[in-house]
Amino acid sequence: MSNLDSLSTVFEPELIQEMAASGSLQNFKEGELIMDYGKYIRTMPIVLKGTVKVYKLDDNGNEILLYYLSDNESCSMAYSCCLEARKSEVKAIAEDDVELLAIPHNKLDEWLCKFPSWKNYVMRSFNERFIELLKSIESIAFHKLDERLIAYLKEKQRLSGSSVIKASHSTIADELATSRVVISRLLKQLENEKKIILYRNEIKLMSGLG
Amino acid sequence: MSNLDSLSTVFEPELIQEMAASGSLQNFKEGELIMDYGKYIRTMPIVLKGTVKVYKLDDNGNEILLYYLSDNESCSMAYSCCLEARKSEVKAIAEDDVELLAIPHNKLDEWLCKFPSWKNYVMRSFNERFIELLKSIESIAFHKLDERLIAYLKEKQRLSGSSVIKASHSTIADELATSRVVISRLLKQLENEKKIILYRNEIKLMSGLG
DNA sequence: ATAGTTATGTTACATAAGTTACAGTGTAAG
DNA sequence: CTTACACTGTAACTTATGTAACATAACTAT
Repeated sequence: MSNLDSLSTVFEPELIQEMAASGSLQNFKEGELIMDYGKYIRTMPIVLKGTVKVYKLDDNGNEILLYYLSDNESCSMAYSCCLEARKSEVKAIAEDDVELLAIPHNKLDEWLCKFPSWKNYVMRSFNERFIELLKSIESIAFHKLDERLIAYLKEKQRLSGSSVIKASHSTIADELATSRVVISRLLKQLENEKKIILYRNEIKLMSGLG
Repeated sequence: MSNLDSLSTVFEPELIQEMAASGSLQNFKEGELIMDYGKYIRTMPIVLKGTVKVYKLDDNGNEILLYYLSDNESCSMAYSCCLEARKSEVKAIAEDDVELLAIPHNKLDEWLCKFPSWKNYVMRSFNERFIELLKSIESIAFHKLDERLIAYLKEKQRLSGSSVIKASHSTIADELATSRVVISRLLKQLENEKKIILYRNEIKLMSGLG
């Protein structure tokens, strides 16, 4: 299964064989819902292509973006959830066209002892997610919205490889858990500082952004 | 080793035997530093007695309280850190007198395949820490300081079992990543609402807190 | 082209939170 | 006792962010 080629840098050939045999390839189009709050998780996804946005919802219906998953990354929360047949605390949406490999839960356990590379991968994933969550906390707790907005734009740039961000102000507002007016205000300010140029549904990042 | 009795509800006897053999019991007095930023982690701690506070530091020297660890709980970040000989991203301080069992890193791996109860414990720990971090994010992102302060006081009450919280305003301010004046203001407001009574270094929680 | 919808710009105002400054009060040490 | 220090109370002010209301521009479908 040629789509699994990119995994060969991470896992030994026998494991990739097993993955091809028991995992299932899934495709999602841009904007499609991959995982929703409260759903039971029965497989652990590994992102092969594209980018996945992971959100958290609170009791009052507010949503906030936690982190992105891209090539060869995986959501460890899915892992521990599906080992215990727990419901999802998060929502996942395809940022662009996404291909992922879904590993059935019974294999997760089995491979843990059988393949050291799998165990290492899982542990590294846990650690990466922890670090991402810590970064989220740091960002929300210690940085003001203008700094968070700049970080957000740069992250989008990094993931897409393009310095033109395609997003509306209200989408950005949702992902940063604030209101559209506030984002428009801050973006206009950044434009006045020549750090970005605003178009409809597009934001061009200039070198001055930092 | 009688101190390990409380673990018998979680682990099978043979594992507890191994724990007693290879783990080391450590004691910390109230306020003592258990783990600091940037230190290498070589053992995974399981809290047997007392409560541990876990903090995160950001680039600008700001600290924020992430969560508490109490009986039989463990910091999964330590786990994934020490599997990869990574430096600590967090700091841990003894909230009161603490006894913990430190498991050397080489055993972590070994037990994972050997003892199902250990694997389940580790996975459950990962999940609990994720949920705690998500709660932190929710709290910081969506709740105003007065609500967070109330939640903080109630958590202290739950952990200590007493409705009299021993803490100065500036300690609380540090743990919620704000300033002393702000906390004093909010506490005074809660006192006016008859929800608490303020003393020097002590706060008495009334039933009206909710 | 027209109407409806979505995106953006902008003003005015409300509120939460951060900041500075200072006074008073309890506690500990000498 | 008195000196020093940590803790608390409060006032005045600034700033960041949230909210409501409205205008205009751009895009979509008929």
